[in-house]
Amino acid sequence: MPSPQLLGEYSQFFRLLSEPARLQLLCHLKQGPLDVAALIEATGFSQSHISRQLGQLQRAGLVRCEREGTRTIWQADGALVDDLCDLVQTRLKQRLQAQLEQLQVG
Amino acid sequence: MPSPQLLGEYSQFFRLLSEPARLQLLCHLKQGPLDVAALIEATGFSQSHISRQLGQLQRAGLVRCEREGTRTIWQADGALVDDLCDLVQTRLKQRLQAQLEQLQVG
DNA sequence: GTGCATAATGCGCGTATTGTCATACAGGGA
DNA sequence: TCCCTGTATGACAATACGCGCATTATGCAC
Repeated sequence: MPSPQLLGEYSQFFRLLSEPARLQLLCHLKQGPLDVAALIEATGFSQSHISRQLGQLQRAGLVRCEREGTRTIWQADGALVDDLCDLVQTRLKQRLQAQLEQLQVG
Repeated sequence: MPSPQLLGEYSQFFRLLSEPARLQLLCHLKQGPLDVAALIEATGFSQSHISRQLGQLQRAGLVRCEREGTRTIWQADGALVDDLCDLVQTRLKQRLQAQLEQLQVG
């Protein structure tokens, strides 16, 4: 059994990934560094919303930024999210496969 | 870029794990099958709370149950959560390590 | 200094979620 | 049958969070 603190850390981490907007931002940044304007263009979210979500991701160390004049260039930091998503995708596939087989048997 | 639907699936999955109570239940069930009374004993949560959280985990296929008379025996279904937590733990360690080094350098 | 761009933050509203109380439901024994 | 135990669910208050609008801070050019 992990300690309560560790469980808390895990849950905070997973909560960050529980928001489609944040996942989407992460996926775009995975392709390469972008500034906020480009993220607005890519996602359609408001400027303030994007800024806040990036702030949360930054505090967790999932993205980092670098100022270039008035612009802020953001980029993903590490491949963890990809690994997590791969695991979940594998799981979803298994689950659907199982449901499919059950339908064919029943 | 994953499709919006896939992002939605991912985020739903991560949201399940973003609640310490649910993670805790999963960790207890990892040790072996338990009934609700045992989970109340182990966690101190209310009966209705536990029942709801288990329901959510069940719909996602993370736990399954089996009735034995009036009791319901629950057990974890698959090792996915362990893998996810391992990844996050590795990440947390790296992050703390990096912060530590930065303190020593600065 | 002013003015213009970009990004971050205060505030508020609406929605979603947690957690509890009370109730309903299912199964076994007298 | 009625009662008792164990579990699931409806209703509700409290809270957390997403999201946008308006404002403020920051940096560059003049």
